[in-house]
Amino acid sequence: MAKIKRNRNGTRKDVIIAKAAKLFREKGFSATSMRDLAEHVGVEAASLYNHISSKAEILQEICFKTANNFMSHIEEVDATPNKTAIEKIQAILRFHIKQMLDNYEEVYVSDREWKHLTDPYLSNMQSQRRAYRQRIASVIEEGIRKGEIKPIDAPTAVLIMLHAVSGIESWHRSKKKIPGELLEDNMVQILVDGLRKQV
Amino acid sequence: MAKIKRNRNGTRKDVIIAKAAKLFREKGFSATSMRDLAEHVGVEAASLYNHISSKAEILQEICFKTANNFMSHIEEVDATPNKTAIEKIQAILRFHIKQMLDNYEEVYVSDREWKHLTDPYLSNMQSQRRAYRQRIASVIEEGIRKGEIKPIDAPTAVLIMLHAVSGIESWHRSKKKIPGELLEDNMVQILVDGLRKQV
DNA sequence: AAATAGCGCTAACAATTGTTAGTATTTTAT
DNA sequence: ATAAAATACTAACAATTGTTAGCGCTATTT
Repeated sequence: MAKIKRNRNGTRKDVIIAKAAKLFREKGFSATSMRDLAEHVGVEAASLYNHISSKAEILQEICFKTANNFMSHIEEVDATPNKTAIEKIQAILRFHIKQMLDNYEEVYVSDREWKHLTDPYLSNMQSQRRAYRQRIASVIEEGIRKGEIKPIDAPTAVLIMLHAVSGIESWHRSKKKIPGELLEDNMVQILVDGLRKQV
Repeated sequence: MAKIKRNRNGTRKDVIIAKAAKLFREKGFSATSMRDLAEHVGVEAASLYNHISSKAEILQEICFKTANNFMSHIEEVDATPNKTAIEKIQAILRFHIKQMLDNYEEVYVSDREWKHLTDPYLSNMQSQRRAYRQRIASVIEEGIRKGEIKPIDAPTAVLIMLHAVSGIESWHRSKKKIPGELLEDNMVQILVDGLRKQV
């Protein structure tokens, strides 16, 4: 069998991970076998192990790459001066939506399949997710204090935001897609107008 | 080993399905083995087959019971006269939240694991889910026509609503839970105020 | 009391799982 | 051209998978 074709700027490991992300999204981590993955990569199962050390490692790479991605972004947003809480929330929301549109497979997988990580990665991911939600909640609470946002329960608002965005998977599968920008505007409008205090 | 203890008004099959729902939620359908399930039921794996015919059947029962539950409710809501679109949306939302709180395991599982159904159940479930979303979208479009709801993309709104509600899983796991009613009010407020036209 | 049905057990099955060892082949570096 | 490094292959492994067969105990019905 021929070698794994790698694109420019990408290792063969990257190819494997990308294919794995697609399969993990479609069938779930547990229901995806290494022989399954190998077939889609165009190689025998054993050959995969020249590039990765285990099935678990693939999930780890997907999850932590994505998590770090989101974490760096929120740190950046939070550090930007002269931004209202509403603006910060909008920036976070738009980033989530954009990530979901651009890196669909990996974002989706890391959101739904991280439970199949094993310790110590599992605990690590759990606290990373907790910390991330906490940061958003803090922005919302800041907005409430400043009178920009209605006095609602901040964790509930975070929960709604994050899960609403993850719903883009349905949109992705939908036949009659609306354009990406329109989707983004609609989501931000619906969610943020629910947050904004009505004066 | 002793027999499976069944509660009043419940068959032994019901006990198995309830335990399975819990495990399917925690570990996913594929990652849950029949021996795993048997252990939690307090019986050997083979004994399960005196009550169910296959692992697949368990998932089918969970998914279709839940789906029918939601479908009957929306039909009921839709048939109620003298209800504004906003009121209908609120009723649907509150029902979802209540179901999520009362039948957590089964609702969660049927939402996240239905992909592991096999045909013909898979196709059946797919069209049932599509039909359900379509009904909600129709209510929203009705609301838009009547001027109750902002002119947003109805499928997007449905997507946000349904996924926001499914986020209650996070709440379920949360240490510092706010009371169920408060959660419900917060969610409905945030989501519906985002929908309601500002006059 | 006898017959029947319900339900548990052990043992086993074929298939599939992730992974390793050892070897051959192809690419890269010298 | 030769040596070295990558990377593919085949074959096999032990463990786990869902499920069935067959047997025996126990509760229910006759």
